[in-house]
Amino acid sequence: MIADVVLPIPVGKYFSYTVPVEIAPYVSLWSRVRVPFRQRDATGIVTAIREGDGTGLKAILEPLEFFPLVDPELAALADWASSFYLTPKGLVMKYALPPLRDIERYLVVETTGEGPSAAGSALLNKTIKRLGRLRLVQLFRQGSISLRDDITHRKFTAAHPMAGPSGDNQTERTVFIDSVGHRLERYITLIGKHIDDNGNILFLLPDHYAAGAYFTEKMKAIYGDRVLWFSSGVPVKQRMETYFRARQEGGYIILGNKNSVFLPVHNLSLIIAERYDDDEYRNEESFKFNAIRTAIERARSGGIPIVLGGAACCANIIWHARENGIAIQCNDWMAGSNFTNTIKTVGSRSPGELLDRLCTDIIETVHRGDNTAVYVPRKEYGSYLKCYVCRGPLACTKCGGHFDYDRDKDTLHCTACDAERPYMDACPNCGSNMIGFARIGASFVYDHLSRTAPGLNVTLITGDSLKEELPALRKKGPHRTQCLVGTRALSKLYGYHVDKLILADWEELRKMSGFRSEEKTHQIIANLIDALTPDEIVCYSRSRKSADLVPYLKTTAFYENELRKRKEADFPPFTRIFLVEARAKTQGAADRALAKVKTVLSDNDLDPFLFGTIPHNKPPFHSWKTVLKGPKDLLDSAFTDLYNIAGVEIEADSPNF
DNA sequence: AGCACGCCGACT
DNA sequence: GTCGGCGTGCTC
Repeated sequence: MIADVVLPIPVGKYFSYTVPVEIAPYVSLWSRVRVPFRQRDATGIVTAIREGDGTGLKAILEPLEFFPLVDPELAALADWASSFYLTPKGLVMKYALPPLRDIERYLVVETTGEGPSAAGSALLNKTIKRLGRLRLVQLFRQGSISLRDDITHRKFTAAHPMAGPSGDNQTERTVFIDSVGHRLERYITLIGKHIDDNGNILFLLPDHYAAGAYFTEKMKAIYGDRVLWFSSGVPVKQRMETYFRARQEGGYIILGNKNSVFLPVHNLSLIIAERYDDDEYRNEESFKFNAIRTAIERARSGGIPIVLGGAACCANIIWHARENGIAIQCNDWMAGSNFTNTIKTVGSRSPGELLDRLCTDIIETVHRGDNTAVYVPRKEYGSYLKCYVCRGPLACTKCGGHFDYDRDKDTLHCTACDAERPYMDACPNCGSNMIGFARIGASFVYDHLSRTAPGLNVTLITGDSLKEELPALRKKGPHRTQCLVGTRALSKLYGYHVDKLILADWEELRKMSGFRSEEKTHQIIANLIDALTPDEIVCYSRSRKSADLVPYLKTTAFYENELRKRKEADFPPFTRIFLVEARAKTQGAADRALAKVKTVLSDNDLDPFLFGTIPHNKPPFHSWKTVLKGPKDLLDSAFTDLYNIAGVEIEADSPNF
């Protein structure tokens, strides 16, 4: 007997091993096995079992599982994900399954038979050491021992995955675009319906600490200890409790972020995905997938109701929903809100003027006793310094590159040649002191405010500072007048009401590169408004003629327009984009890897789908990204060959290129 | 990925 | 004259 095994390595093929007769009964499809690989052992997953004598093959060393932990539903989802995201199955499985040692750490062995050893229980790991794993697996299969987990105290047996209580699945398959208050109401109604039938609800959230904390609090207030978390943000024991309960019990709300889309859930009767447009649902490490797209597939293949909730639209998902018979409910919540009538735009001639007007406004607002949040598209201090006499960026005297300002060292730093010189209030070329930042960043606004109005209670919110600031913001409560300055991380402050939302230089968002820049602009603005529920919005513009914010607030019209443009240009979702990256430590090696990629693409007649090749050199590596545009199965035939080139990785549906 | 084999620079 | 850098190839 031969078993085909996939390993957690970025290689597109499987490896075959012979299966010794004594372990054959315990090796099944999708079970984990220990195999010799090179000089060492590796954990692999059996993806096929077939007949044959297997001369020249190595043998499987031992079965690792008492029964396969992967049920057919999870297996099918992993298969789908592997081919949809062009990731080797071994890497998908490594991501989808909890490490065996996390599971076994909490298992105890119980003797059930009348055998020679007296009834009792012992930690699984110790018993494995004493008797050997194979022996235990044999005893388990013949019924002499059983396993129990030490957290829920339930028997650990092969779960019987079942579809949840069949409700009115069709009407509950919805993309629901509305404010957070309405989404919460909707979620609660749905959860109530399913939980009463002992169904489990999988509730996907973009993170654990912000959106996660908000919804945990809301859910716990109603359902108490029926609320579980499964994600990398919680301690192992808590995560494993969720794992053990989810696979056997019912009536739980299982909250988690992107990895929980692969969690085996007994009686799964509803999937909710909050802020389905959030970038955090995209995994960027090794297995590059989108948890929302994967959740849609899980719901589709299992006939499970799914509700995708958010404040903004996402063209890709909207289109997908239409194709799959998922309803879209968008009531244009922003267009009808109070603040729409109060949107005010203040133009300026320079970043300096913008900053002055902005600060004056903030100080007045805070003194009036109103909460304010200032959104700035960039987090850095300011992106480059400009001389208004030379009419261009401050130029490096050595190489002519752009100078930017290093806040910590108080120096000018050349972005091209790394030269540094002490900061002076003058242009190095013409000596004029008419210099300033060509763009402003959140830190710059924050520092400027702290300096000009020392008494003001200002907090800087960026992706880095959010986690630290959150507890303090919660504690202070809504009564303390505050001013927040921050980047898009501000949109994570669910339920933090501000009276005035200031958008500083928001038009900068529209200059983002990539075909999704308009959509991202809409999403950032919508999510800011969703979290901060402003009564009033003021836009500060860097130029005199400023763009109109309103089209970004009319959600339905926005996505219809966006879809129309995408179709005309033949861009996603009407086609797929694949990035084939060839990476190496030296330029020469990267070039050679690229040449191999091109050969494989050419051999598979993919040249007509080539969109271009772009260099992507981030310091320790040199890399080339080859972009292909085409149907969803475009790379199926080239997949294995591409992954057999060292340093090659494929990313499907990349939102930025 | 991770590890071994293989060919070009600074050391006792 | 060697040690060791990383580029290349291969893993049942």
